[in-house]
Amino acid sequence: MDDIDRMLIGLLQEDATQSYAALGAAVGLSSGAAHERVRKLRERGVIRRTTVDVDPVAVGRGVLAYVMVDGTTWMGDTRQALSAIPEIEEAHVIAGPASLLIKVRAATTQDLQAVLRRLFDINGVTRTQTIVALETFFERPVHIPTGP
Amino acid sequence: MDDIDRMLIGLLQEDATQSYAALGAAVGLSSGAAHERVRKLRERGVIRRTTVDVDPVAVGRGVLAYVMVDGTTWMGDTRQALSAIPEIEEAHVIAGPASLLIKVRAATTQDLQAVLRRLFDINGVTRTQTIVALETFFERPVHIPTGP
DNA sequence: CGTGAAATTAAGCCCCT
DNA sequence: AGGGGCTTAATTTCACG
Repeated sequence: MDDIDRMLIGLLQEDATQSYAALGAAVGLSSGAAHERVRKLRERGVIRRTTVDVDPVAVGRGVLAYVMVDGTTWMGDTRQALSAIPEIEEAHVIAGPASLLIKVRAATTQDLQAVLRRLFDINGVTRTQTIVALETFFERPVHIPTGP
Repeated sequence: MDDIDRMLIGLLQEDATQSYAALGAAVGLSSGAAHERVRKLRERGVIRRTTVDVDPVAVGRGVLAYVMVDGTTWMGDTRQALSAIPEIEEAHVIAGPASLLIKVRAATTQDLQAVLRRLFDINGVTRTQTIVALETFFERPVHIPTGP
């Protein structure tokens, strides 16, 4: 994992449709060498997958909220219970004023309310605090640090 | 934007490297028709870009935190000031117990501390509350609702 | 559907150890 | 000597009009 690998990752984050020839030219390598490096980055799991970035509003998920969830003991299947709610995009165990933090994208505020109700159906959940996003300044990929 | 479009988006989210022939086969269309639909989805901005999903730990961003930022009046350049901090992955204006919510990925807790210091250098910032993620259950793309 | 570009694999070279 | 990484080149697949 050297600087060239990091550059390749950065370039792919910006546009994963470009050819290996273009990638190679950008980092001073041949098409074949660039291809091989990217293949290894995928193999090692540094690059998890190639995907598309979708506009949430265009697919009917215009309401963004973060919900802090308080609870007692989590059952082993808490993760699955959260995962089963499609509006939940992220779920983290946190240190701080609650037990879990989840990111929710809902169609409407009514849909958000439905998600909150489903949360209370999960065993152990006692309270939720919801933070609604009014405006998103930016959402961007993980920044790749440059240097040794 | 019909169910086939939504299916195509879902398939591309899972794996954007597959061929249009494979995409077409999965939704019951010819390669050319699938290609044309995806082209239009890109054109309309439903698909914003094709990118790679990177393991944060592998690129030296193993510490995840959310920071709620309190402040007085935001200067017009608050967005730029936040954007200039590479560790910040998201920034939202929120309704709730603070003014802004930002998502931070740092190399170490010391790096996180450095980010917090930089936040206080932004004009108007009066207080921060940091929530550190101990474990991430999942982080996944926007779910595409099926049906009309 | 054909044409041309790009992915992918293979073969050989160089450098560094 | 050996191995990793590069270039070049050949083959096949796919994008795209």
